[in-house]
Amino acid sequence: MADHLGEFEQIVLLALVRLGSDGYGISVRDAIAERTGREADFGTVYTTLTRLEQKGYVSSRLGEATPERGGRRKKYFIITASGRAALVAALRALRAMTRGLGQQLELR
Amino acid sequence: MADHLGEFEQIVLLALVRLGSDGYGISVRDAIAERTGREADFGTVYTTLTRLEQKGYVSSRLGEATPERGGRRKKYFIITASGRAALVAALRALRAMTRGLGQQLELR
DNA sequence: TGTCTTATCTTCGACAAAGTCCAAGAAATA
DNA sequence: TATTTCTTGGACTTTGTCGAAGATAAGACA
Repeated sequence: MADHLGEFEQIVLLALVRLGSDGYGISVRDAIAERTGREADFGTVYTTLTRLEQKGYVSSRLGEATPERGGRRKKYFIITASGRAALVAALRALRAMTRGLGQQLELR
Repeated sequence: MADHLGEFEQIVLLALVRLGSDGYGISVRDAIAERTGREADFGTVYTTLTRLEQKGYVSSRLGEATPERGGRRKKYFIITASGRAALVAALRALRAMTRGLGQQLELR
């Protein structure tokens, strides 16, 4: 068990934190596109979400009947406590490696 | 071609930036362990370094005869311009996703 | 000097986990 | 039934992991 989050897994988890109670396939994809410019395929997002759920890092529930025009019911995801812990650990590791390199990398 | 850096690839690249002209298999592994506590297997580090080189994100040169006790010659790696660009892009994406979530995630 | 030993460091191969796509399918409203 | 919205599945590529073997150089010493 590697126990490490992949690069995209981190991004998806961050999107969920940001979306709060409104995280589902499409909104996650859009949040990522909006913030990073990365236009992930829907399949990629769902696959990742499903795998995160299998690892216990997110949990899901089915939404109610659609409010607007029609379409299938949404599947909402939220990050779990252990998902949050794994995310923080990953971000901290990156941060530890980056510390002091700001100038050199011109991150801003 | 995905063109994205994996999670560990980012860490290895950051280690190289940090190590400057003294980056080789062992020093990379140690720098990561020291900063993040993650004790990667040597094989893992070399595999990653080799793949990064194939993608043109790092370049290597063989070191001179050993200065101290003996042993095989070191293979030094440095990050290339495109490696640096890819690294910065990855870090920026993460940063964009993280922005404003500091409190909530308690990153410090 | 020519081996043997020992300390360093790297390569290989095989497999597990994560990332990517595309096409199909389900479910709700009008 | 047509249309819109959202999710699933399967197939395949790329990354991550590990263990063990293989080079290579210096030191010891007969």
